[in-house]
Amino acid sequence: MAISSGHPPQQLDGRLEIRPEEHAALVDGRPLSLTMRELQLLVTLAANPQRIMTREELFTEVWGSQPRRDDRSVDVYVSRLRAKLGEALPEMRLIHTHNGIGYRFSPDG
Amino acid sequence: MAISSGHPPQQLDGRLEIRPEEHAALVDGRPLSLTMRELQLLVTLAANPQRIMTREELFTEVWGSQPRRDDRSVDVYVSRLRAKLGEALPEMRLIHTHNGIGYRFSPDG
DNA sequence: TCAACCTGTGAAAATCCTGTAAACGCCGGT
DNA sequence: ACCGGCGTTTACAGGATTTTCACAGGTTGA
Repeated sequence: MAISSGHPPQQLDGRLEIRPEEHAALVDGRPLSLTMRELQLLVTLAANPQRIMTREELFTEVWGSQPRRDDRSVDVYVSRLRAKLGEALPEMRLIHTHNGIGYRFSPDG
Repeated sequence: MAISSGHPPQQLDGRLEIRPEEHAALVDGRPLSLTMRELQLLVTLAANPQRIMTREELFTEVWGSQPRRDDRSVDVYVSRLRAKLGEALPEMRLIHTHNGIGYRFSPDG
C-alpha cells in the first residue's frame, strides 16, 4: 500500500500543501477538512502529478484491494474532493478527467 | 491485440512523443487531448513508420475485430487525428493517404 | 474527358461514461 | 436510543465518444 508512508509533504504552486504524515492538506496555510478517503485519494493523485491514473490504479492504492466490476467509488470521491478543493481554490481545476481511462492531477490548474 | 502493451514510448523528430503505456501523446511536451480510439490509431500508425497499412489492418489492430464491408471508421478517425495533429503541428503531414490501399505514417512530415 | 471508384468530413444517431445527489448502514459519542 | 459524520452503493441526468450515414470532392484509368 502506498498511502501510509513514503509520501513526502508537497507544496504545490505555493497555495496547496499536502502533508500525508500529518493527515493534512492545507490551502494557504488553512487545513482543508477532508475525510480519510478524500485525503488518501488526494495524496495518491498528487503523488503522481501530470500522470493519468486509471480508476483501478487509484482504487487499489487508496482502498487497498481490487475494485469490483462497475465500482464507482473513485468517481464519487473525486467529485467530493473537487467540491472541497473548488471551495478553497476556485479558479483552479486540479483534477482532470480522462474519459475512458481515469483522472490526472495537475498542480497548475 | 497490439495496443495495450508492447509499444515503447517513441520520440519523433523531437516534437511528437507517444507514450502508449501512459495513454498519452505529447507535442513539445504538451499532451494532446485524444480520445481512446484516436490514440490507439495513432499508436498503431506510429508503430509502423513509413509502412503503408491497409484499412483492414488498422481496423483489426485498433478495433480488435474484423471490419464489416464498407466500414469507414478508419477514415473517420484518420480525419479526426489529422485535425488534432494539424492543430498542434501545422506544417507537417504525418499521415499520408495511399489511394486504394490505406494510410502511412511518416515521422518527418 | 468521363464514368467509376475512393476519400474527407460534417452531422445525426446510438452507445458508453461521468458527475453527483441521495439512500442506506455502520459506528462512536452523548 | 438518537444524532451526526463517514463510507458505500445506487440511480439517473447530462456529457463525451463512437458509430453510422450522406454527400461533396478527389483520383484513377480507359
